[in-house]
Amino acid sequence: MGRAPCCEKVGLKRGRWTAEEDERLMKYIQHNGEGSWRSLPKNAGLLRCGKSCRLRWLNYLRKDLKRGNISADEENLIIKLHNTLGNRWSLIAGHLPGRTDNEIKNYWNSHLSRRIESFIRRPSSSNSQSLPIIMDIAKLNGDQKQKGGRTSRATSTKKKNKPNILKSTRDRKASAEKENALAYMANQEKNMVMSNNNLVMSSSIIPPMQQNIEGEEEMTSAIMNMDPLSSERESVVLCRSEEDRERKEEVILVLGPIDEAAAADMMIMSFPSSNDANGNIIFENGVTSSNGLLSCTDYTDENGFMGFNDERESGVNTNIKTTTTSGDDQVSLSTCNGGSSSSQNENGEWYFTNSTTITSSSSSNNMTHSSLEDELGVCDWDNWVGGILESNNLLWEEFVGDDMMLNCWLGGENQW
DNA sequence: AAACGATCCAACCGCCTGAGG
DNA sequence: CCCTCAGGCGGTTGGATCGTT
Repeated sequence: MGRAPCCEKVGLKRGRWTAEEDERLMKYIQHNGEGSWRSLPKNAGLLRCGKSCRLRWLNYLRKDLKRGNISADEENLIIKLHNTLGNRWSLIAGHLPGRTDNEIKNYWNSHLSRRIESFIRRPSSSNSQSLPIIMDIAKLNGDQKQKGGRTSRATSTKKKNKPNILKSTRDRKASAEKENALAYMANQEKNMVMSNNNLVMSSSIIPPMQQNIEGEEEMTSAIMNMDPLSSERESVVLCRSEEDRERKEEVILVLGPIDEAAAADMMIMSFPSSNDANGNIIFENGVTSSNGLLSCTDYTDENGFMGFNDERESGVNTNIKTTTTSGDDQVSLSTCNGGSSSSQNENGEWYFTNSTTITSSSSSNNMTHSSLEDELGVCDWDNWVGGILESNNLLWEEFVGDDMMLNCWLGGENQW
């Protein structure tokens, strides 16, 4: 039997709060303070559930709430924090004075998740094919004429061809059929060269265009350039879970078009892929660059083991080349050299540190970073950050600098 | 102007945790 | 140790909004 409800709900009002209710609640809390939510409605003369009163106060009536749109700085911070903390909205909100967890959650779901997920997408199918694929990502992502419907407030004055991913269950269902059709079209047109984004994909394991009608985050586009220096290696594998790891032969890091905001970013990913005979973790790495095009490779070699015991001082060395292009023209060639090593603190927690150098042929903006970590494993946003491995659960390593990001994570338990 | 339908946000819901008896 | 309760959290959704046709 479930818990009793927090209050007797019969006869209680629901839905939007009126100005009069707001005033009653505010006056009551001003005189009596917060807390005792269960008894508050009765004492304040409100026909509301205590929980509802609490929510209304915390999310709307509090004096210290910040009004207005999320600023660019706040947005950047949300993205960075989400990378580190995941969907722990209250924790994220704690870093943004005046913003509520609900507000941030909504903002993430309606604005940011799409931007982020348009950057990294993965296919649903295990089938592979070796045909080069050239396709029009812009078309896939809704560059066609919109058939009615409201344009996002946030994006109405910005780019409109964002993919519909990570929506609510309801919204996903509503658009699954449409996206499925688009994916089918893409499959039919895979050998066409389209304008705008002339994305040339060549890989031995480009997956077919398939769409899951259930509307999970699915691939509607794919791009993969194998690093010619790593032709014998597997393609980049995005391991978000044990399941992905098991499927790594088929899971490819898929990168879609990137909007203006994301175009400033370069993302480097490093993640554990498998164990060697000694149980050491083999890391794989990938680089995604921006401007709509990128190339990726993974790298593991005899040094690419992350040890947890005596191997702690070994590390991961990466040499990743990424080509960034804009439109038809190649504009830069970057080389990323990275290293990673681990250590243990007195509590037995594992710390990981990283260093990476990005060298770009297109500018003198060569950057070198080395890792830093605070006691919480939370980012110093201007530097590399080491994450903490706890109980074989989750590791996040993250760097967000001027234009780079590195994420490193382990999946669920019992992987190692 | 009306209809459509995508989008968004306030509010709700269920679950979890910790405190206290 | 068990139960109840309050508070808190993250996921979900109802319905208002508003751009497009």
